[in-house]
Amino acid sequence: MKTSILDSYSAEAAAFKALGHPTRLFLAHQLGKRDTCVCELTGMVGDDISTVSKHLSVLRAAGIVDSVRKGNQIIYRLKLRCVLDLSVCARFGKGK
Amino acid sequence: MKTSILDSYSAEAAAFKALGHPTRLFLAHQLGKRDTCVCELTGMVGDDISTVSKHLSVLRAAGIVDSVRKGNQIIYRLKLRCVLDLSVCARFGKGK
DNA sequence: TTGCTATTTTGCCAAATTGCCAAGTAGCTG
DNA sequence: CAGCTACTTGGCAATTTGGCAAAATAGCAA
Repeated sequence: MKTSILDSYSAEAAAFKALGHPTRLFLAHQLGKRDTCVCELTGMVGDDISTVSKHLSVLRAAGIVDSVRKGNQIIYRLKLRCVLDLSVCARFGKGK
Repeated sequence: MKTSILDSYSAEAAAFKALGHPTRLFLAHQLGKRDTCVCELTGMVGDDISTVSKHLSVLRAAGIVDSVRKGNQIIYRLKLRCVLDLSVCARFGKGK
C-alpha cells in the first residue's frame, strides 16, 4: 500500500478497527450511559476479566475511552462521545 | 461473550471492522467522490489488483459498497454514504 | 506486615487477517 | 475461435487477534 494512504488513514482506521468487535462496541455503548468499573463490565459481558481488560485497553489506545483510578478500581469513561452517533449510520444505514 | 451482546452488536461491529483498515477506508472515501473501476483504484492504492479486489469484496459484504459490471470492468460505488460523516468524528473527535 | 479485591500483564494456542502469486472467470475484439 | 483486458478466487506464509489461565501489580483494611 502507498505510504501516503497509510499516513492519511491509519489513525482513523484504527478507531474503526477498535469498534469492530461486538464486545468492544458493547463496552463503548455501555460507557456511553455511565462511567463503569471493569468488574461491573465483566459481569455484563460474561468473558474472563482479563479479556475484558484487554478489550478496554484497545479502546483506550484508539482514544475512544479513558480511565481513572478510584480506590482499588478503575473507572472507564467514554471519551469519544460521537461514537454513539456513528452507530445510527452503521446500524440503520444498511440498504440505504 | 454473552449471546445477547453478540446478537445486538455483531452486524454493526462488522461494518466498523470493514472500515478498520487504511486501504479499505481510503477506498470508501475515494468511492465517495465518484464511482470507480477496480483498475483505477488499484493504481491509486499501489497494491496488487487481487489485494484491492479482496478489500472491495470485504466492503461489499459489509454493505458499504456495491458494484455493477460495465463492459469488462466492474464499477464500484459507495452505497452507505453516511460513512463519509463517520470519519469526521473518528478523525477530529480524538482528544475531545 | 498479611490478606483481600480489582485490574493488568504474560504466556500460550487456535483462529482470523493480510498480501502476494497463480489460476480461473467474464467480456470485448478481431 | 484466439487473444486480450478486467476482475475474482484459491492457496500459501507471515502476522495479528481473541480468549483463557496464571502471575504480577496496585490499593485498601485489619
